[in-house]
Amino acid sequence: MDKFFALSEEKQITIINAALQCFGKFGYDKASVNDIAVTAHISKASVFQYFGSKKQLYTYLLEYCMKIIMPSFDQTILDSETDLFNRILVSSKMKMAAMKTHPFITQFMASVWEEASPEVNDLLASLKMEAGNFRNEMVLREDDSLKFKNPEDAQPVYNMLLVMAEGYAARYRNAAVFDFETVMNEFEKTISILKNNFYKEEYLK
Amino acid sequence: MDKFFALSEEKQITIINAALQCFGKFGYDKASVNDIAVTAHISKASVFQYFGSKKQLYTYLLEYCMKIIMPSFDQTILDSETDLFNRILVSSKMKMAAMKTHPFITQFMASVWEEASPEVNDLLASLKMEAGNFRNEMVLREDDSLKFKNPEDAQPVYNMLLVMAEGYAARYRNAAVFDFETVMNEFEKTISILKNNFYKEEYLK
DNA sequence: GCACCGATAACCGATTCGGTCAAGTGATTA
DNA sequence: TAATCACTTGACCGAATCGGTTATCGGTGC
Repeated sequence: MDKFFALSEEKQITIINAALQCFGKFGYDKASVNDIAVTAHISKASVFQYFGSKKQLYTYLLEYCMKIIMPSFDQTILDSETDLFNRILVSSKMKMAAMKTHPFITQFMASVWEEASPEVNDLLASLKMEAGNFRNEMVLREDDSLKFKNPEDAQPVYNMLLVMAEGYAARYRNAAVFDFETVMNEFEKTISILKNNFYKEEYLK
Repeated sequence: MDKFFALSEEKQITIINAALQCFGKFGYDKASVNDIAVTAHISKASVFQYFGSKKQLYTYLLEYCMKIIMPSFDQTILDSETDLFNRILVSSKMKMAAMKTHPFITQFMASVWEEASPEVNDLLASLKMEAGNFRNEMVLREDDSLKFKNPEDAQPVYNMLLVMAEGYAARYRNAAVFDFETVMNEFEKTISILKNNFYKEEYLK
């Protein structure tokens, strides 16, 4: 592994992204070391030189992603947002920012979730345990619904936004180019439209 | 191929679904004939017995899906719906109904779109041509926006629903079980909530 | 008992798999 | 310039798997 860290940061990232991309697209078994080497524009031998084995590479990628993802969700900022729509917006912005700087992590982590290869079961078993906690990154709070004209609309609207988030993610998962600014602006506009139509007058502006 | 059609319909469907599933998950190159045989609980030799070659099987699946999908979108019913939300609902119901009876076609056709294997380029080149027409299955019409309190909200709300549709599709694409009724009910409720909050009073009820 | 038939175990050559190793390259040192 | 060093990789390994073929096996009808 020290061989790998001796590389320039640019080359490291190229290789990491290639690996994330291949594992993300094909899964552990079907992604070959050769696929990764070709995508990264290096030789297959180098991959083994840097990481020792396919499994060690996969293990490193898991750690790498965790190290990137976990701090990018700033729970304290999230908690301090008192308004539901702002909270969703801030959460989305954090997620988008992470996707922008690390474009292949999203599809890789999604594939990890469906990974069924027995060769990496030991790695994923413990990891999937911890995941339960992470789901509750954001919740609908009691007093959120009070701002709605029909308080019972709060939950459905919240669910709607979650589904939309998945829709955006799916739409741009495999896109070659991805204009984050435009998407974020569109989402921001959508949020404000919802707010205007669902909130009581007194909570607008 | 006549060997295949001599099978019981049940067995035919099992094999077709296994093949759709594997090609859908892995793509043409990475899906092996053995994968398909194991999934279908038959021997690899039988697959060749029935379809001749891997490519012929893929070709048959393409034709099969086309024959299923095309008639299931009843454009005339869609055109006769004058209300935007009803049109979306009807369209979604048609899509859901197709997914219910042919659960693996969705992910297979999605994978066909991203298929890059040179071995089937000739098949897909012509097919991707025809696709342009099919996109325009439903549009926002001029007079739809007039029912909105703020007519300029119509386009964003429409876009929102399209994103949501993708979100639902992504969420249940790889799900083992999928309760269509529940999802459809949830979506129907969401639609009605949006209608209630965005339409002018006179268009409600 | 024998002919027929659908299914598959065993097999084919070719390719690809994860992984190794030694030769090649270019910069550093002396 | 000669020797050394760190790094990259083409060529290679045995094993597995690839798409595809064939010979055998267990029914079934006669």
